[in-house]
Amino acid sequence: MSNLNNTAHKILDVAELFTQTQGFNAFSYKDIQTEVGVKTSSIHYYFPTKQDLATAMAERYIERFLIALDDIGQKSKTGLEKLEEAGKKFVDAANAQKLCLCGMLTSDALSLPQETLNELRRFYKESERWIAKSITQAIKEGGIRELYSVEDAAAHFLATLQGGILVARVHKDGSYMQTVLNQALALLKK
Amino acid sequence: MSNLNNTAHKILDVAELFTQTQGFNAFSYKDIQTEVGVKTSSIHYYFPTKQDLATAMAERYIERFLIALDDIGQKSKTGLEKLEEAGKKFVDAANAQKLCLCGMLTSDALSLPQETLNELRRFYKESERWIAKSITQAIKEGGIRELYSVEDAAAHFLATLQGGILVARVHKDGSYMQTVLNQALALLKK
DNA sequence: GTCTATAGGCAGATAGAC
DNA sequence: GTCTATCTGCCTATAGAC
Repeated sequence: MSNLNNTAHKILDVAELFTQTQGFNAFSYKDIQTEVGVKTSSIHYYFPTKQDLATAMAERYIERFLIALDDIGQKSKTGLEKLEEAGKKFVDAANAQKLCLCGMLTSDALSLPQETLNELRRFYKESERWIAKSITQAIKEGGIRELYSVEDAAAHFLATLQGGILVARVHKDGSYMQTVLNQALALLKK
Repeated sequence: MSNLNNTAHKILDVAELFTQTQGFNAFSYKDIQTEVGVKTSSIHYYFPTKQDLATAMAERYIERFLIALDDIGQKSKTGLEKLEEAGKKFVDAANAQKLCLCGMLTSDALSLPQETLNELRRFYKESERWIAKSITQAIKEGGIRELYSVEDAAAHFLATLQGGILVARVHKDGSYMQTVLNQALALLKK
């Protein structure tokens, strides 16, 4: 994403927020124009079609997301703490009334080109890989009980985060996402 | 929903399928016209605004969903079997490339009127209540281990189903939703 | 790179005949 | 209840001046 200039990044910032809060089909180039202060034709200059915009958004988001996971991997000590930290990202997003960008794009999958779908698959694959690694570490440390399949547990954990952040939007309980995360971790613990 | 005639039901059938597969903002009255064979103006006769359509869709879906849960409650024997049966509904939907209607509408929450949001809250509340009841039964039967909070476990279980069915759309593994369900049940078991 | 201007089509919605 | 006809506005996208 280093090949994008300031304006392009601003456009992506706004498009990302719109997508996470409203959905990919619920905002227009004109909505971006209003927020960024640049005309729709200029937006088309950077992202010729809305599908191009989707792919660029996903690419940048995933890049940043994986860096954030890397940071957690280096700073946190135990495997369990790593999972807690990653989960916290989803709690923060839920508190901001946002969905995971990739989760939201997944719900709009039929509007997206193959390129974007490939990015989404990459997101899930890499995220599950990171979670599985953290679970494995936690098992060795004795924080998490022995599991039949670490890969399945990782897939399950990610699904729970995506579902939790989704449901949190309309749930009455304001701490719903935190509750779901705590429960997910509790079930894994010894 | 007994106050709706045949045409209204056909419209809701199509709108429901579009919503579950594409999202609420990804189809138009004209798309419904094409499928049902009735003009858009007639659709407006039954559902004056698209928001009215959303509420009617949600109401009918929830009504049927709760009846399905009731059926499971009467037919299945153990609490664990009830959870398996309910989960199976989500596996079937995932195999049909569909999301839960309420899950999809939740992702489009900002496009919806308060009425529809109230319906979504009802859906989650009633579903969690049913799940909690089944978990409680399963604990008594010895199929599920003692839990700190059955309500939290129920919220977590539902979030997992919603997340699983969402991610399943783009996941490479075709049996992904079944894997997530199995894992959710495995973590609850003794 | 950003703008004005505009194309061409589709969106949700309504009026009024039958 | 269903239709034809139509409104108004917004949508994505492009051409071409600066």
